[in-house]
Parts: sequence; structure tokens; C-alpha cells
Amino acid sequence: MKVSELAKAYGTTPDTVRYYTRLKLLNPIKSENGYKYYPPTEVSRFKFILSARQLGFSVSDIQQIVDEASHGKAACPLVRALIKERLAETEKQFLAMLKLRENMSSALEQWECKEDKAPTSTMVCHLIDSFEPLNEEEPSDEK
Amino acid sequence: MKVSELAKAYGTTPDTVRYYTRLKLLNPIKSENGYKYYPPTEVSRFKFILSARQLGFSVSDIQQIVDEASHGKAACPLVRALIKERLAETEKQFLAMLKLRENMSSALEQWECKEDKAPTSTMVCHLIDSFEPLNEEEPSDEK
DNA sequence: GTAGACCTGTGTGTAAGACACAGGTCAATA
DNA sequence: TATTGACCTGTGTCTTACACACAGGTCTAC
Repeated sequence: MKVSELAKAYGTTPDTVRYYTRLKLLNPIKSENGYKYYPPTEVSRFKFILSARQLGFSVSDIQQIVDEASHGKAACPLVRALIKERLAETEKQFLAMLKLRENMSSALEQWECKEDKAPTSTMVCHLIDSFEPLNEEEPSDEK
Repeated sequence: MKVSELAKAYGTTPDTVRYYTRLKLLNPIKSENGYKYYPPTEVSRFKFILSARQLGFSVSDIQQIVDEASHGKAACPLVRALIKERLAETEKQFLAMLKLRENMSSALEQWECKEDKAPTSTMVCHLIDSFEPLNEEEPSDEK
């Protein structure tokens, strides 16, 4: 398969295929005309990369995994370790987004009935300046 | 205030202050020794920028807002319009992260009791290859 | 033969800073 | 006064995971 065929076959873009190829994650065969051709083993590797990306692995993670496997070792322990890390990060980001989302919609609501005001030398926008976050800190277990 | 003082005062880094300064969002006074000094108006502008960032505005958004305000116009309509956009994007990303998080923890669970396997020419890692996403598509309102 | 559609590699752009680096400045100490 | 060490400066490069641009080569159909 050629670059664009491979991309189309899996619903991505030629640039993505080229990107992985630049990083040597994919190793196509160069034909006489200079085009890259991806044999079945490379096609299945591409499928693998896409699956791993969908699971939240970074491209650098995938490089490590592929490297491990290319030495004949089972990459499974590494894969398990990495996904724990990535899951923890995702959890953190997820909570941050949750809070951000709450604050944003709270702001939108608070601003609904506020008037416009012209700026001053010390105030760019009174809406943003006056915004009160919902719950700055959970009361946790304070009695 | 000097760069690092300003950064410390608001719990950020000198690089952040310098970044906004490079973009001309902040306009410090240069003293004879070459150091940048931020007068009170710039300090309150920095506070404003940080508040806006916390609310999910991009730096480019903030540039637009500041630009509007510097022409003496009320930036409020722009601010309201922008936060609607950003909120919609955040919502999308939030749902994507939710799904990712579910898939990641589902994968972790599925892999808990699976054995390690050595790679083959067409398989880098059987864990990733064999992963089944939880709910590829919500049944929505199919009877 | 040539037009138009595809392909190529390479280089640059993105967001929001983080980090590096060579050198200047300042306060305190020896 | 000289020096040490902590801070400061601007500038340039790095990060992620591609997207986009560009000049030019190749292929297919007419």
C-alpha cells in the first residue's frame, strides 16, 4: 500500500502515516520511483499504533513498546506499567477539565444578566474581574 | 515589580511573565540597568490575564479582549461570545476524555489476568491488539 | 503529448510556556 | 575593595502530534 491508501484505509491522513514513518515507527519499502510501499507487516503495525494511540499511549510510549518487542521480549509488563501512568495523568486532567467546565458554565450564567462596562486603566473587563469560582476548595473533612 | 517578583506574587513562573511580555500583553518599563519593571497597571493586567486563562480563554483570546478594551470599547460582548465557543470545545474534549478514561481503565482491568506473550512479526503486543472498547457506540434510542 | 490528479521529501507552524545559555547586576561578605 | 553567589537579562531552541505549504516528480486518461 502507498501512503495515501494506508491513511484512507484506516481513516487517518497521509501526514499521520508520514509522521510515524519519519520517526521510524513504520518502515516502508522504497520503490524505484521513490514512492513508499507498506507491506502487510507494516500495515498491521500501523493498525497497532492507531489502537495504542486510542488507548492513550503517547507516540513515545509506542516507540518504547515497539523497541522492546523488536528485541523479541514480551512488551506486556511495560504496557501495563505505562497505561497505569497514563491513566493517572488522564484522571488528573479529567478532574481539572471537570472543574474548568463547571467554572466556565458558572461564569456564563453569572454574566447573563450583567451589563457591559467600558474598560478603565486598571480594569480590562469587569465580567472576568468579578468572576467568583464556584467551590474554590472542597470543605473536605473539616468539622 | 520585577519579573520574578511578579511571578512569585501570583504563583507562576518568570517564563510565563516573559512570555506575555514577549507577546506585548504586558508592557513593562525598562530601567537603565536593562531590567523590566511592572508598574501597578501592568500588575493588575497580569492578574487579569491569569484570571482569564483560568476561565479557559486562550492567550490569543485575551489578546483580542485586551485589544478591544484598549480602544475604549466594552469587551463584554466579545467575552461572552468567546466563552461560549470555549465552553463548547471544552465540553467536546471533556466527553472525549471521559470515554478515553473509561477505555483505559477497562483495558487495565481486561489485562490484569492476561499472560505475557512474546511478539511475532505481525503482533507487537497481544494486550493492545486484543483490547475491546466498552461501548463503541451508544445504542442511543434503538428499540 | 499533455492535463490533472496524485505522489514525494523537506521545512515550517501550532499552544503555552519550559529550559538552556552566556553574560550582566546586585547585596553581602572577606 | 574584591569577590562570591544569587538573581536577572534577552534570545533561541524544545516540547506534542501532527497539519499545511511548496516545488517538483509520477501516473492515468484522453
